[in-house]
Amino acid sequence: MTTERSVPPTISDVAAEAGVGRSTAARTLGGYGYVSPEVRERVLAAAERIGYRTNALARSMSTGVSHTLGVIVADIANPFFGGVVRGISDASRARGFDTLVLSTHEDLAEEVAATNVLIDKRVDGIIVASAALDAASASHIEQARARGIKVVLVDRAVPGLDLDAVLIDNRAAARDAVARLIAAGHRRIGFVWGPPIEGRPRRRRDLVDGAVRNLWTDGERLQGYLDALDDEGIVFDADLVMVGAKTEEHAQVEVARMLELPDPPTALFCTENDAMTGSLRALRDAGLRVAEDISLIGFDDSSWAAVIEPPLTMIEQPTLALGAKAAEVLLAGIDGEEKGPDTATAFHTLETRLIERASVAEPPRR
Amino acid sequence: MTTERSVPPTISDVAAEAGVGRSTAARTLGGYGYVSPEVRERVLAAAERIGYRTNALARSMSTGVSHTLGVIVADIANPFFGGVVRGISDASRARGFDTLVLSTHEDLAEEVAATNVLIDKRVDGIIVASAALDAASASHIEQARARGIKVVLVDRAVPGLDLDAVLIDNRAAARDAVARLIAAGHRRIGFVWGPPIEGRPRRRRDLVDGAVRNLWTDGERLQGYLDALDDEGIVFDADLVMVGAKTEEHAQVEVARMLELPDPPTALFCTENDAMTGSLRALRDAGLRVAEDISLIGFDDSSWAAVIEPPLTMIEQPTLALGAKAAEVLLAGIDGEEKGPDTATAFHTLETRLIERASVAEPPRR
DNA sequence: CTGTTAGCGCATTCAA
DNA sequence: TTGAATGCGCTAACAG
Repeated sequence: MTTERSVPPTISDVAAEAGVGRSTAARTLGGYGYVSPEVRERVLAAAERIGYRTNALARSMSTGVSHTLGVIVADIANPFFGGVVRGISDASRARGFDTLVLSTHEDLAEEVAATNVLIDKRVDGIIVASAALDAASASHIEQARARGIKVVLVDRAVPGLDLDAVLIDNRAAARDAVARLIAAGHRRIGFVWGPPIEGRPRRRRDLVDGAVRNLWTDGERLQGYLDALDDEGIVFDADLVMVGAKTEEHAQVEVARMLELPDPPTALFCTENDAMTGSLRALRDAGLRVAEDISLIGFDDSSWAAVIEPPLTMIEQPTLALGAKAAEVLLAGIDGEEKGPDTATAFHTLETRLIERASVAEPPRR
Repeated sequence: MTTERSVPPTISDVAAEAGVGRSTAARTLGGYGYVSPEVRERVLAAAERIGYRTNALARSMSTGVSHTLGVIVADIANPFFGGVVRGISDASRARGFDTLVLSTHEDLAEEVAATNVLIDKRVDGIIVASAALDAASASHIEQARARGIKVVLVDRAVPGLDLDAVLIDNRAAARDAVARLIAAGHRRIGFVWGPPIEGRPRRRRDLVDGAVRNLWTDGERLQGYLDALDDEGIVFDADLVMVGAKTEEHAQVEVARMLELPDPPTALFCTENDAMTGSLRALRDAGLRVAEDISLIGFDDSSWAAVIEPPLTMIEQPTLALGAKAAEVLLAGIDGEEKGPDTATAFHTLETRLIERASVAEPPRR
C-alpha cells in the first residue's frame, strides 16, 4: 500500500505543500483568524492530499484546553453506571468533548489515584460518583478544583463539599416505595442491602450510622425506609435489616434468616439489583410465592423485572438523564469559567418513578 | 484556603524551589537519567512542597507516547460492552494506561468519527468492536494503523483485515446450544434476533446474507443455528427465523407470529438479552409455560436468568476476560513495536459456557 | 552526575 | 491578509 507509515504530517508539511507560511496554514486548519478564500482552499486541499490530522495534544498544550472530561465511577460494568456514563458520553460528545473513564471499585484510594491521573492529563472537568463520605476524605476533589478543574458530583453527594451534584432523591424514593408496601397492609417489612457491619446491631442509630458511613446512597435509602415506618407509627425492628457483605449470596442468606424469624417479614424492600435477585433465591428456597406470600419492591428497573412471574414493582432511576445532566452542568461550568464569576452551586434532583407491576399484594392472613 | 488557584507549578518552578537546574529536576521527576540521592531528595521535597504534578500532555508531546488507549464500542450502557470495557480498563490501568471510551450506537459513520478523535488525541492503541463488515468499509481502521496506532478487534472480526482479534466462537456456541435443544427432541426451533430485513425471505441464503451483512456476530450465530440443524438433517424453515427491527418489542411480535404458525416452534434460541425478554413476553401473552410447553436457551447470562421460574439455560460470555485479553494483546503489540518486527496477527478465541438450568425439556407431545 | 540547548506541533502576538 | 517569532511543559541529546 502507498499509505505513509512514517511520521504523521504536521502543519508545517501542509504549509510547504500549499506554498504558504506556517501560521497561514495553522489559521485555516485551526479555524481562527483571517485567511483569504483562495489561500484557504489551497491549504485545505494540501491538507487533504497529504492526509493531515491535527494533533490535539499539541493544540491542548498551547490552548490549555483538552476537550476531555474525566469520569470516575465505582464500576463501569454495573448497569447503573453504564447508563450514567452513556448519558455523559453522548451529551459531551455532542459538544466536542471526549471522556476518560476510570473505575475505582468503590475504593477511595483508587479514586484519589484516578483523580490524579485526570489532573495530570489535564482534563477540563471531572464527573465523579465519589466514595468519599465527607469533605475531610475528599481532599483530592478539592485538589482538582484548586487547579481550576471543574468538578460535579453524580449519584452521590459529599456532605460539606460545595459542589454541583446531580442526584435522585434516594430517601424520598425509598420512603415512597415502603409507604406503598405499608398501604397494602404490610407492617413487617425487610430492608435488603444494609450496612456492612459485623455482628447485629440492635439500635436504630447504629444501623443508620453504619449505612451512612459506608455509602451515601445506602444511608439515604435506609433513612427513607425509616421515614416511612415512622410516618405510620410502625415500630422499627433491627432484625428486619440486612447487615454484612453486599453481595447477592449474602442477601440470600440474610433474607433466609429473616424468613426464619418468629414474626417474619411479609414484604421486602430491595435497594439494589443483586439484593433483589438474592432475595428471590431465598424466597424460592423457602417455597414462598411472590405477592401471594410475600410482597416485593426493588430499586433499578430492568427489562427482566417485567418478564418475571409475577412482574416486579420497581423504582426506576433515570440513568441516562443523570449522566446527561451532569455533563450539561459541568460543561456550563467550564463555559462560565471564562465569563462570569462562579455561579452558585446546587443540587440537581432528577425524578425517579415507581413502576407498579404485580409483586405487591396484601399480606397473607395467617 | 491557602491553596493556589493560579497556574499549576511546572518543572521549572520545582527546579527553582530546589535550587537545581531544570533538567535535574526533570530527571528526578520523570524518573530517568542519573541524579544523586541527595539532590533527588531535595527535588522531591520541593515538588511536594509546591504541589507539583507532571503535565502528561507535555510529556506526551515530547515522547510521542500518551499512555492512553482508545476504546470504541456500540453502546457502553449495554451490559456486554460494560463488562468488556471494565476488563480493558482494569487490565490497562494496571499497566499505566487509561482509556478513552467512545460509543458509536452501532453506526459506522460515528465509528469513523470516533477513530479520528482517537487519532487526533494520539492514543497509543485502539480496541474496537467494529460495525465494519469488510475491509472495504474499514479504511478508518487502516488509517489508524498507517499512523502507527496498534489496533485490536474485540467481539467482532472484520473479514479481510489483518488484525489481532479477541473473540468468542459465536458459531460454535450457537451450534452447541441448538444441538442441546435438538438432543432434547426438538425439531421446530425458533431463532430469535434475526437479520433486519424487510419482508420475509424464504431462501436460507437470503437470511444468512442479511444477517452477515448487518452484524458479524449475528451472522455467525445464525450459521451456528443452521449448522446444528444440518447436523441432524432437520429441514430449515424460514418462518422460524425472526426478521426485522432488533428490539425487545419486535422480538415479542415475531415470536407471537411463530406461535401462530400451523406447526409452531417447540423451542426458541434467543441470541440476545432483549430477544429473550421479548420472547418471554410473547410466551406469557400466549399462556405458554417455559420448559413444559416450550424450551428456551439464551445468549449472555445474567443474574436474573437464574432466579426466573424456571431458571433459564444460558450461554455465558466471558466479558471481562474478553476485555482483559484484548488489552493484553494490544499492550503487547505496543511494547513489541519498539523491539521486534510485527508479530503475526491472530484470532484469540475465548471459551463460552452453556449454563444448563431448567428451561430445556422434551417437546410436549401433542 | 549536572546544566545547557534544542525541539515536539500548535496557537498567538506583532510586523509587514 | 500573511508570515516570522515566541512559548506551552516536558524529554532528550550533549557538553561540562
